Amino acid sequence: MTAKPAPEPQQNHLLAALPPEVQLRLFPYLELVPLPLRAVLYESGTAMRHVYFPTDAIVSLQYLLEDGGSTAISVVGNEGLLGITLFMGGETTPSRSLVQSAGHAYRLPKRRVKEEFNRHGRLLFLMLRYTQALIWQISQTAVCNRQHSIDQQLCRWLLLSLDRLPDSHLTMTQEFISSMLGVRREGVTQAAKKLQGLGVISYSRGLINVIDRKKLEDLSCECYATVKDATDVLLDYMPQRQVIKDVDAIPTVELRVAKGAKGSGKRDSV
Amino acid sequence: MTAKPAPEPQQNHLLAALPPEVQLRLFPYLELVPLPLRAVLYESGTAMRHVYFPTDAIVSLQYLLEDGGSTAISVVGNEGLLGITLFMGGETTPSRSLVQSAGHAYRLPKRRVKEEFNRHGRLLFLMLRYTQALIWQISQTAVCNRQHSIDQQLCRWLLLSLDRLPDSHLTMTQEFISSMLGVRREGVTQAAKKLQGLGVISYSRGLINVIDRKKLEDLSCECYATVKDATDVLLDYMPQRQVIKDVDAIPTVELRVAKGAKGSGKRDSV
DNA sequence: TTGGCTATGTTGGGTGCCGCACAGAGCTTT
DNA sequence: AAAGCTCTGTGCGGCACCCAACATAGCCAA
Repeated sequence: MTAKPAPEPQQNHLLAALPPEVQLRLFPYLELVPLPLRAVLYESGTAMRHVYFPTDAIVSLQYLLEDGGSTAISVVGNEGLLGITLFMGGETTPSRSLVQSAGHAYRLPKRRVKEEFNRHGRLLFLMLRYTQALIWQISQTAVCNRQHSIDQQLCRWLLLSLDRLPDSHLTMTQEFISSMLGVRREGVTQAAKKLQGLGVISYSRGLINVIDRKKLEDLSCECYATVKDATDVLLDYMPQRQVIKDVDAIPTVELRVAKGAKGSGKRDSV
Repeated sequence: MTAKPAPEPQQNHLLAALPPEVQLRLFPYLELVPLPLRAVLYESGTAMRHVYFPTDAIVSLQYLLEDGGSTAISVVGNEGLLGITLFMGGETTPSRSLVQSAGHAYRLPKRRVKEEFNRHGRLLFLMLRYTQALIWQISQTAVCNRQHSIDQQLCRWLLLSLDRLPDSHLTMTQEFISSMLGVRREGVTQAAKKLQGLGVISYSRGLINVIDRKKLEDLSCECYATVKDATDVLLDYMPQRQVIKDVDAIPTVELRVAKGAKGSGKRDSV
């Protein structure tokens, strides 16, 4: 392997979407931190001191129960940020932020977040919109947990991770996946074996290789596509189709909803 | 029954928590709307034109799936508001707002919400904090859906509704509850019968009377109490205990975190 | 090579929930 | 009173998933 260059802040979509003057103001305060596998950014219930913008890491929000059970409620990569409570209010979250794929993040101290919040500028706009996307994902997870099979949910999970990685190699054991989906490891084994039998993935000892992404999408429940589409719309800063006439609507905040940027369309999916 | 007086805006906790000058500015634009049982405030995916502040109604956020399945992801009463996407960004939500207990709400037109948002004042602060509480509730629902039995979830659901009602009489059929929990009606029948056998509730044809609230709480999973505690902390505008030294933390926005109001402690739970 | 560790595969039995089909029971309408 | 509707109760077969226990297979270290 060649030595990798240090990641740029712009690898995070939110940071990249900031106007140049905001970048100039903020970037000096960004601190690059490595996020090793299994690192915990915040333990649930503890105070947060930074907002994290992943560049090439994937972090899961994992909700822990008193009896030791756990379930992941969302996945965050370079499309988002961690630590929304720092600008939403409250100071803690119910969930634990667990690094599921090693990499890096830039982090911004609480104080700077607060300052930017009070400026009421583009970063606030972006953070709120991302939060909206996050709510969407968590909601969909709630429904998915109720309605869909382990097989489907495994597909969804793999796709969520895949979208946030540069290649199609996932580093996670079945044991780990089971703790994310909140099911037994044996259940994941069964589901994974099916997928391997169908030629969709191959895996061995914590390394999963996705061979046929298309088929994976077909086997997944609607939850993956729904969230992806919604997130794309929200984070491409495009108004929803059916209310396009209401473009001038909400957070006016420096609003210049990108009509021109419309051609960019949906983000490439991996 | 005596004729009920029209509800006051202050019956909604968020509106009540606004400083007098903000109330003076906003209340003229509030419109009282009756919310009959089963009314739909927003269909999923449609544009919103108002933010709703319930006074004595209960509204559920119900998530619909392509195959007709559905699951409720949260319950909103006079502690909250509906239409968070109007200030978060985006314009639509994935969920449908369904009136689960008839009553009223005050609503504020999109334009006024936007104005208040740009003022960056107390209402924004409150709306964001409530959103944070909502995220907590949705997250807990996601975990609960995965981990807990129908029996436990029925208890949780009844308690969530109870907290938002003036008395202990719920108007909802088992059929309705099943569509909220995303389970079969028969499953609810079984669970409800158990509760009735234990003397916790009595019911008949869409009328449920909670006899022993304490026992209901005991039979519920932790999810109810967790969310309630978190919401109380968030919406009483008190910092979390363990980070009390960081009071000056976040949304400075007119921040005057109620150290003095500390004595009020937790909100009475019905 | 041997043993230890981690990851995956397999089993057998149990259960919670589903799907369906239908039966009774309480209001309402005429 | 009879019909009609809504709400609730019940029984049966089936399956997905759980629980516990154990078997194998790849990797590593001594």
